[in-house]
Amino acid sequence: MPREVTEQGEHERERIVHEIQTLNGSMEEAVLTALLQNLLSMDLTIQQLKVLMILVTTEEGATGRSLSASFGVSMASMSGLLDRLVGQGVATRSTDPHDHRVRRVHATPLGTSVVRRLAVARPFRRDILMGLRMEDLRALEQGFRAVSEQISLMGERD
Amino acid sequence: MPREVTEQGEHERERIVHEIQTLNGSMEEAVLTALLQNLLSMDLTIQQLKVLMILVTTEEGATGRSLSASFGVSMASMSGLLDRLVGQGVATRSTDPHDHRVRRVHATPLGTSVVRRLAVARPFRRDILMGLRMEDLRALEQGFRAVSEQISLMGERD
DNA sequence: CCAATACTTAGGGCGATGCTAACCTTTTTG
DNA sequence: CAAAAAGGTTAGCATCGCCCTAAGTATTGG
Repeated sequence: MPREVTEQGEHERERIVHEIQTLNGSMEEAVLTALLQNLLSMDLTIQQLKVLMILVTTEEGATGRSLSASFGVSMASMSGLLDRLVGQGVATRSTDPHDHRVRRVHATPLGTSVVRRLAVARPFRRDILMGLRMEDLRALEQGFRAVSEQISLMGERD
Repeated sequence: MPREVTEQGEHERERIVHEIQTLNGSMEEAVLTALLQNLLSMDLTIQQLKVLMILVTTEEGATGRSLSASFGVSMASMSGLLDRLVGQGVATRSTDPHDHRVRRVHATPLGTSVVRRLAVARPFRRDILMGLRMEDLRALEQGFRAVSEQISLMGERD
């Protein structure tokens, strides 16, 4: 690859990346408003939300031991917190088939939906997308597909 | 515009919109993980976060009266809550120049950044964008620009 | 000047979170 | 197989944030 072309390409890339991030930032207010609406309608404490988010992303079910360890609190505290999550209908406890001392804690469908509402990138709502010109829509699809692939390539680290 | 072309276009549109939303959804786990990281590093209660989000989006500074009204709590409660926000360095109080009874409450730069970190649509991070092929990057830019315009057209309702 | 307004402070109730200690059940180990 | 270890729950207690009412202070406006 000729050097000149590469350098020129990198300049162009920098410009576009910057542009996309600026655009992304300008959508922020809409995103913030939606996030606020979701938070306002929720009745969970921050700690409960944190634990619930872990439950949602833990397919096999988290254990009380692992949760208390990763949050740096006693088993007793975590037990009480889980009681409250179960009481609100966003989590369930079941006995681990391989070790009857262990309880596996899962998010319920309700719990999953509560958390997902917070996480979805909201600018790309159906009604907004439906209003786009076809060529813009196709371009967006191509871009999304590429970002999606890139994320799986990169192992999703932060 | 010929009817046949329109109908065909609408089918295509439906397909692409659905595809984009699916892709968007599949990025959800990465989004959730990032959101969780941000929440974990924060030390605000849900109520404090809600109020802080309002402060961040209120350019002129909110008043205690308006905040207590919109949250349905007494002035006294809001006063205490604001004390805690100020104590954490995420908000400031100043006297309204036009009415010395009124305090204008603003988010500090720290408070703004705390909230913004929660709201930014996280899949479009610089490192991910920098790894895309130029044609995908250009397509994404076009799509973003279109969505951004569409959002301002539509008044950002949810 | 006096009522209304904006806010703060004081005192008290309630719920969530945290702890330790004691206990039960199940698994592992010597 | 008995004893130790491990996972979890319960009880009792402390702390903190949030919420209230009541009683202030300061400022505004009729």
